[in-house]
Amino acid sequence: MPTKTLAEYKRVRDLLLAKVREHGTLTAADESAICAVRAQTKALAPGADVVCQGDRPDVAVFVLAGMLARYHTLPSGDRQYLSFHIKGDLPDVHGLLLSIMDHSLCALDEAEIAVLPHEQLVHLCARRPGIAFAFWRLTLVDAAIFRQAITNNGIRSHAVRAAHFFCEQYFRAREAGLVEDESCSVPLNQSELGQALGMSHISVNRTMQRLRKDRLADLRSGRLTVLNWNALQRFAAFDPTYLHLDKISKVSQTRFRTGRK
Amino acid sequence: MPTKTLAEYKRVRDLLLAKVREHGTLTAADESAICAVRAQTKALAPGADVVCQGDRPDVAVFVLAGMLARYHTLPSGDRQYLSFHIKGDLPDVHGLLLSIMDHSLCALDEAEIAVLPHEQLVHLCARRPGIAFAFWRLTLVDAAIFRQAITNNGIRSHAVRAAHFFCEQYFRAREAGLVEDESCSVPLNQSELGQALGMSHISVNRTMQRLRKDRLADLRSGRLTVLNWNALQRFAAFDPTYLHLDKISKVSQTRFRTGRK
DNA sequence: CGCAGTATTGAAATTTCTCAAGCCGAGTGG
DNA sequence: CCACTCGGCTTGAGAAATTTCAATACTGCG
Repeated sequence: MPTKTLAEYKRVRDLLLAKVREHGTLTAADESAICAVRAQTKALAPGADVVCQGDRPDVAVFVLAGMLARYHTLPSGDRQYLSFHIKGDLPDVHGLLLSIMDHSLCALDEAEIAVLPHEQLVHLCARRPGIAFAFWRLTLVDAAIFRQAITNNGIRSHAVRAAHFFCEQYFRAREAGLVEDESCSVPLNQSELGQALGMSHISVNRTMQRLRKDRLADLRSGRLTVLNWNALQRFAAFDPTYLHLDKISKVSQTRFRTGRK
Repeated sequence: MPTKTLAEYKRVRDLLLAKVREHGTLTAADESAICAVRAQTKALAPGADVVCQGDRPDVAVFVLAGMLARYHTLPSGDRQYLSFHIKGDLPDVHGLLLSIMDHSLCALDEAEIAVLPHEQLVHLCARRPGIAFAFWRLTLVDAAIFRQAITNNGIRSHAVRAAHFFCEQYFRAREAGLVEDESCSVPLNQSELGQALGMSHISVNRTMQRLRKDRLADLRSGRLTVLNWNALQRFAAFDPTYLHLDKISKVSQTRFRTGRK
């Protein structure tokens, strides 16, 4: 096995381990079981679909670099973006248990993913409750983010809505270590931003101008710059509780014993 | 133990078993483990909160009768309804792994719930992967419903949005055996419907009039009547795939063996 | 330089909301 | 039996927000 591939393997393994650790308490055996997972890495071109609405995938995606997005396609062809995923995210573990995709997943920029066969993951979860809980939890955080999106697109005004969205993206990017110079990658143009936030691209444009003028945030050529984090967070009434970064939960305090009915 | 309580126990047990079976394939041992779960039943008054944003619950709720709703409360006091839950639903299993509630749960009408201690559920899931997968899947279907709500409130016009919402409620009620005479309970007034769909109560009113005039659906005093299911479904472009009623998935075809590392 | 995609602008058309008032049916008490 | 009240539904109209349309800049790149 060439060195390049070995380095690749270690990179994926370490990132995956780190992610699972974020969501649960693992035993040494759990960790080595995760290390045994074989994944293939894959480069994606901007706009490329990874899985589509209606597919029955047999692998899960693990984001290594770039940004992926989930979206719905309506019969009219219109698109609604649902969520955005960065390094360390597993945007479709749910495909593990739901056989048919109810939405699509695409790359927004040059992205890189690792592909984890469902078979291996199911096997892993079936015999290691600690790992199952961690993956499960990860999908629950996803769900919490969806809930927030409902509220965001539902009752918040355009400006607050965009601000809240930027808070979320920036906050998550920071957690993933992807913020540099108060800025992070958000590879969306104004039309796409509109398709995420349920507003026209004209409204997005005018909203962006306002956020820029008020020195809160700016989005230019796929890069989000936060001009004043405190002010932005206050303006958006952003409360990161829903991201559930406090991994402490009942489960992690419980001792598991596999092996007994 | 008085007969009444025994009948009560059986009722909860059977409903829970049925729900879990919907989401996975259980062994006899799994089933008897579920039967061993002890739950308390509880009556709820309309409007009563079950858990609130910020709480750290140690029980999960299982709906026996009536309707419960999840909602967000904004600093302004405004409310956004997120999802609605009927007989057989488990609207907060996610509290099992996420320690802090990012939303609230309330009863919309006279409701009845069973209260399942997290401790028992975690224990159950930790040693019975089949059960864990079933509960996990249930939260994934929830997430799919959230995604649909994002799209619904995001790009669909008011009339289509309401129609789609009614399709979902009616379809789920029918699955749960709660439809009678083409109608089911949806105990919301027009203001609350607006808080679910992200529109003002005036818009709701005008939209309802239109759906009524077009002989699609009607909502009066907490009861939704579908006047023409096919037409309503067509109008809303309702595709129930996202409810994932096809329980067949990779997992249910896999044989699990607990007990080996 | 010119192209393509993106951003910006202005103005009209439309939708949606807000406000204010009236209606209606169920339940209450005189 | 009827007046009264309450909550929810309905209506109209003006105000505000948002979208649509159309045209004009800007920018990076071949």
